[in-house]
Formats: sequence, C-alpha cells, structure tokens
Amino acid sequence: MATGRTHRPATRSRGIPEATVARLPLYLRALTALSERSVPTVSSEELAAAAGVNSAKLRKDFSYLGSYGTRGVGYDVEYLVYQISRELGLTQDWPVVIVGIGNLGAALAGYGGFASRGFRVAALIDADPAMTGKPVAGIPVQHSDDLEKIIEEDGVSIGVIATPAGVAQQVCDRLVAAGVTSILNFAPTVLSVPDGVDVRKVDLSIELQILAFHEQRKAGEESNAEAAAEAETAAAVAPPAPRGGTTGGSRKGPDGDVPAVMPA
Amino acid sequence: MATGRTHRPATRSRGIPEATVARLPLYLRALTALSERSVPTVSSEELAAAAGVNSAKLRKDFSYLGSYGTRGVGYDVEYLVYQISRELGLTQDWPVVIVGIGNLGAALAGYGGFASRGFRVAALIDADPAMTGKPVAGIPVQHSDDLEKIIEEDGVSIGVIATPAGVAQQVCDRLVAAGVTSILNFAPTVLSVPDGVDVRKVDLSIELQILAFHEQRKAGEESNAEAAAEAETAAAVAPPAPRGGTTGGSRKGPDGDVPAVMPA
DNA sequence: CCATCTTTGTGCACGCGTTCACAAAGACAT
DNA sequence: ATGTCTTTGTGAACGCGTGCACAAAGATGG
Repeated sequence: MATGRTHRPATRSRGIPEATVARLPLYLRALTALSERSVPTVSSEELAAAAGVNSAKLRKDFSYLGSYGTRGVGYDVEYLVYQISRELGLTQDWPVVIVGIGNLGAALAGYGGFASRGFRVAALIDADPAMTGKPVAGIPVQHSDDLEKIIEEDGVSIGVIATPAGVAQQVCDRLVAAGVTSILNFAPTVLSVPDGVDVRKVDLSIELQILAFHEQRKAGEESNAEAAAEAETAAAVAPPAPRGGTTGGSRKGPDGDVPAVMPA
Repeated sequence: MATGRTHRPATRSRGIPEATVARLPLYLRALTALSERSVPTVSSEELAAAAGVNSAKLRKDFSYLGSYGTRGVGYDVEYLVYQISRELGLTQDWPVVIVGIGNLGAALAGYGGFASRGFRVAALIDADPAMTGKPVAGIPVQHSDDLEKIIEEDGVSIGVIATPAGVAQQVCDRLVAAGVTSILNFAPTVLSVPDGVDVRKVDLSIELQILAFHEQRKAGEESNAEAAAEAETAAAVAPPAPRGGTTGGSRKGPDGDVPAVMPA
C-alpha cells in the first residue's frame, strides 16, 4: 500500500476511528461482490475472510457504525452496502479534478473505478498548451490558467495532483485557494496545507523501498553471520566517513526527486 | 497515501519498527535533496520539517539505526544517506517485473524514480498477444507465457501487478511459484499469498473514499442539526429494509471491481 | 581548561488499535 | 414455550507508536 495520510490530527472524526474508516472501503468492495452474486446475508467470519481482516476487528469496526447485524444470522448484504456507502459519503456525487496529465494522470483519467463510487472526473488540467483541448479518456484537457474557474464553477472539493514534484506545491496552493479541501497527491513531495485541508499521499517509490527492506532481510537470514560483521566493516571502510568528508562531496546526483513525468 | 501492508506479521524486523521503516524513504528523499544542494549537515529539527514529521519521532527513528548524529551539530548528510540506503537495501540492484501493461502499467514502466533507487525494470509482461514485442517506455513487452522463464533467468524477486482485478490472483500465484517474494499490488483485490511473501497494496479508489468521508464530515459540520436526524430517517425510509428485502435484489451492478484496464 | 550553548538520544507516559474471550441476543426446532 | 445453537457486540488486556521533556554529549569561545 502507499503511504498514509498527512497533516491529519488523528481526531477520531465522530466516534469512528481513522483505522476503521480506512477499512470501510475494503468491506464495501467485498460486500458489493457478494451483492452481485445475490448473496442475501453474510457472517462476520465470511466477510472478514473476503476482506482479508480479522473477524473480531470487522465486528468492532461495524459496531462504530451501529448495530446492523442479526445475531445468529449475520449481516444483511444490501443493507450494509447502503449503510457503509452513506457513511463514506458515496451516496452523493463528488466532482474531482486531475492536475497533471502525463502518463499517470492519463491513466487515472481512464480509471473505471471512479463513476461507480460516486466520483466524477469533472476536469483534466495540464500546464502544457500543446495538451489543451486534446481529449484524454474522452475528456478534453483544459489549460491550468483556467484552474480556479473550473473549480469554482463545478464546485470541486477533491483534487488529484499528478504533476512533477517541482510544481506540486504551487498546484496545491492554487487548488486550496480555489476551494479544494481534499487532495490526493501522487507527486513525491511533502505538501504543506492549511488546517482543514486533507492530504493523502500515494508514493510508488516508497512502497518499493519498503518491499526492498523486507526483501533484503529475507535474503540476509540465509547467508547470515557475515551480516552483522559486514555491517560494521562496511560502515567503516567503503562509505563516506561519519564526520570527515570534503565538505560538499555531492553524490553522483540521481533523480533527486525532481524527475519528470510520473511521480508516485 | 494508499493503503498499507497485507499479511505482514508486524514482527519488528530486527529491532526496527515497521512504522520507522515506512518513514525511512521519506527521510532519504529529503536527505538526497540536501545532498544535491551540498548541505553538509542537518539538524533533526530541519530534517524533520523537510520530511513533514515530528523531530522527536525522527530522532527516535534514527536511534534504531544507531547513533549517527553528533550532539550540538546534527547529522552528516552524506553519511546518513548511505546508512539509510544500506538499511533499506538500496545499495544493491533490484530487478522488477511489471505485469499488466495497460494505462497504469505503461505509466509505471515510464516512471523515472526506479533506476535512481536501485530498482531496474527487468521486464514488462502482458497477456495480450497484440502487445508482445511492442516497446513501452523503451522496453519491449513480453508475453505472459514466458513469465516463469523471465523471473527465473533474471532472478527477479519483486513483482508489480497492474492487471485487471479478475486475473490478479492468478498472476500473483504464478509470480510466487516462480520465485517472487515481494509484490506491489495495484489491482483492487485482496491477494492471498503463502507465508514469507510480502504484499503491499496501492488502491486509488480506497484513498478517494477516505477523502470523501472526511469531506462529507467537513460539509456536515456547517449544515448541522439535520445531519443526526436525517441519518435515522434515511435509514428507515429510502434504503433497503434492514431485514426484509426481496431476497436477491441485486443492485444495479456498478463496476463491481471486475472492471477493466486500470485498478488502483 | 572551563563555561556555555546547541543538539542528540532516550526514559516515560499516554492514547490508539488490535485481539481475546464471553455474555447477550436472536433464530430455529421441537 | 422452551431449549439449543449460532453469531453478534463489546469489556478488558495488551502492545505498538507518538510525543514530551530532560540528561548526556560534544562543539565552541574565552
């Protein structure tokens, strides 16, 4: 999974813990699948298995929403789908703008999972004049000069940032100034926003690095012994000295997080 | 941020807590930026600000790696970059395969943040024969029939799944059987894997739903009063009855998570 | 060499999230 | 109606993660 939320005060939003909110979409997905197979009811055990969580956790999660189950039977699938949808705010329409129509932005624009969940791509925005008017996934790209106008006219409150890292903060500022209060950030940057604005971040590079960490650990368990010793040796020989160093050695500058096209 | 890990026993991997591991890439990014500006040392306060975290948390995180700071001065940027890179396993080469070259898979293939972090796209794999041989981001797509051969020959241990949800589990099984032990899953499905295999999930739809929840809450705080009352009323009038229901009413089947092209 | 000042490293307390285990609630059969 | 059986809902214990606050460590200046 990508990384979590940012600047979230962790104030459980109305009795419902953040951790529970994050799992509700998971349950909803499993329930929707059951609903399509016309399964009338489901037990916490079955649903938990389908969602990949512990059944006790699932029951506790649902208990925050209310007592929607029937003891000895389970949960009514249709009813629960409705309740969770309502709790998540999916019974209403959420216009969304995507800023930065590179490879990733285009992929997001074409994503089918939007409409079904109450999300509607209100506009695609890019700074490149060559893109303006060009249809992507059936929606014409608009120029970023019109960003404020688009947001205000459509009443957009959710923005997706898929720009290069360098301009992400500026885009963010403009979005917020225009009235957006929730942002999904795909650029590899820490966005700073005023209170009251939610930011969630998706970062592919970070996910891969976390996997690499565990992968390394797995590999290291077999060819052990040297691991501990080599850790010390390596630190004392190969790498830049802990303190010394020719002041500004500047490594061979990799991408430096100012790369192009697609962040994540 | 996208959603978190799956099937992770939460056993702190060698004294280093999971939460800390998840933040190391963040620190690394900030440090790399400093390194490129030839900044020699940085204090926990400054670095914490750049990474968007609390300075005490940062110091505690670093304390799990060892005592790499100098009191009264701060941390040596180059040295810390090296230490974190080594800890994350980024000093070695990680060949990665991407399975499912749709919009998203193509965007991932073109992502610049791979090489710089020790990740190398070893192969792009797709089940569509029409894609075979076609270059995407400069790399020719290979047919999924050769999946096992590719993984074994290149010694790939990390796989990225960007297929439709319907085939994700099959692809996952084949990857694991061929020797992959870490998977980054973009398909909206709960993957089941044997012990010893790590799965991380990125799910755009879930992130948006979480944002929608908070957005709804924010909107509800202004036009209050009715909120509580309407919640009850709505539950009793509009929605499917809590128990009753014509057995298998089957909602108007949305995308049902078996949609096409791009999951996440 | 001593005093002062900065910044790290960490002991401690607190709160959230997870899990266990069980009592209460209801369905269902007799 | 009564008993049995299934499954929910939750009280309580535990563990992890976070943040405070401070002592120890080292740099720096006189």
